Amino acid sequence: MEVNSIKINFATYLQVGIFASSKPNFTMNTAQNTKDRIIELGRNYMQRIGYHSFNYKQIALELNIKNASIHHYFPSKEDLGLAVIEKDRQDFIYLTQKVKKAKAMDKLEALIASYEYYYREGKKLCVISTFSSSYNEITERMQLAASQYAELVTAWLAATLKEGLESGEFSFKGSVEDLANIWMAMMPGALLVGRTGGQAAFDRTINSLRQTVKSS
Amino acid sequence: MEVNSIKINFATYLQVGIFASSKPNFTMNTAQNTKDRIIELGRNYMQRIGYHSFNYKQIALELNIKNASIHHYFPSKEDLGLAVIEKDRQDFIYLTQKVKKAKAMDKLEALIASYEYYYREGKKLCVISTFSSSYNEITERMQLAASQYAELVTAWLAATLKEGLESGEFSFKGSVEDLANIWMAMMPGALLVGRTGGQAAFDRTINSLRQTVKSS
DNA sequence: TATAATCTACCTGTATGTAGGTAGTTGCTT
DNA sequence: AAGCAACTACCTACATACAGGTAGATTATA
Repeated sequence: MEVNSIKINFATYLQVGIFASSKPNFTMNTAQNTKDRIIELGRNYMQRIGYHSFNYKQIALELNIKNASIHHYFPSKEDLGLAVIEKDRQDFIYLTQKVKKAKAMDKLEALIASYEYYYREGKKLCVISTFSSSYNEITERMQLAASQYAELVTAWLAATLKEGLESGEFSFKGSVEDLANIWMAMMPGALLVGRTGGQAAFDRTINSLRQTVKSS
Repeated sequence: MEVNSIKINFATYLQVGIFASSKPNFTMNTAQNTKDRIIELGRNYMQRIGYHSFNYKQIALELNIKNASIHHYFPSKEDLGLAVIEKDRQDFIYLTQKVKKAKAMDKLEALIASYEYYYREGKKLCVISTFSSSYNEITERMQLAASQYAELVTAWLAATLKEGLESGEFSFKGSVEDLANIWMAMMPGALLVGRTGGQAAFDRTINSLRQTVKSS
């Protein structure tokens, strides 16, 4: 009993350590149980090394559980892939709620901050581009989930751009939809460019992106 | 003797078929021997499904040779990866030579044409973004080769943008280097966006990219 | 005691890579 | 020009490693 309670406390301590070094994408880390922790670590690995290069063993080692235990929560890898996409989508929705009353530029900056975080924390890709990169070799359900999530972000971007345009905060030529597309392409593109070109290339690209809403 | 000559003719016939269905990236297909054909098919697969998902067996089947024969030409997968990057770099150089005397916009259109070809032929990524996607799980030599190749393209873009700006063909704000960075991010970004968003999303992104050199 | 969480111990498939061999060609030497 | 060496382009067969996944037992918890 005592041994067990010590074990549990130590595990809890470890979890805190894990959380501290693997911050969430958009929001505070809410992983408390093993299942959430698996999703969190899975997302991390997928963004770093891709859906296919990631494997259960890596997570099992970090959580001090066995491979088979992960299958208990996620019978197939696809299940975990879908859970990661869904978690990221929820976190994105949470972010948009949090900045609902902020200025349009601050909304965009909140999204940019996520991407800057991705880059700094191990040159990660965002979840959408992670699955886009592997698009031709993932199941249809994952393709669909990724596409729907991408559409959600695109719609939010368009709405935010429209808002800033109508309030006079932004000024740009071309349609709101076109600029939303540019952001959708350039944000993951900046992460890719940052991988080969380093921090400076990443920063320049993000700064150029910011300029697109300022009388361009 | 006769049997052999028939065999050879049949093999030659097959090769023609293979070439017809796997066009090159920037230039005419020059693959004549097995080694070049392996590079060509390898590049194709890598752009479609990524460096790690691609495997020797797929090529072996298509070329009607055995797995081990590919190791004869490329002892390790890294060797083939490096050969693919180098081949693509050479093809890019060939493309730039071909359009050396063209107008700046035509130069950019030549590059765009490659990307439209990638998208239409199986939603491929470009070689640089293929290796960027797997950047954290490829060898240092491949990282370096990809980075150097990316730098080459960036420099060519900057030179071309400068050329068009000075001739009055283009008009844009911001520095030539910044716009080169935008192109470097948006072209692969368009391919990623096209995977989740389909042809329309890809086309819109590419069209937006074209607008960046026209009084933006 | 029922259920959840986790374990041990497997199986299957497959990818990279190696060892060693063969048939045919090219090139060198006398 | 004959004969041998060396090379090219493959082959068969195997070694190694590891990933995804399953079955059934065990332990902890409500």
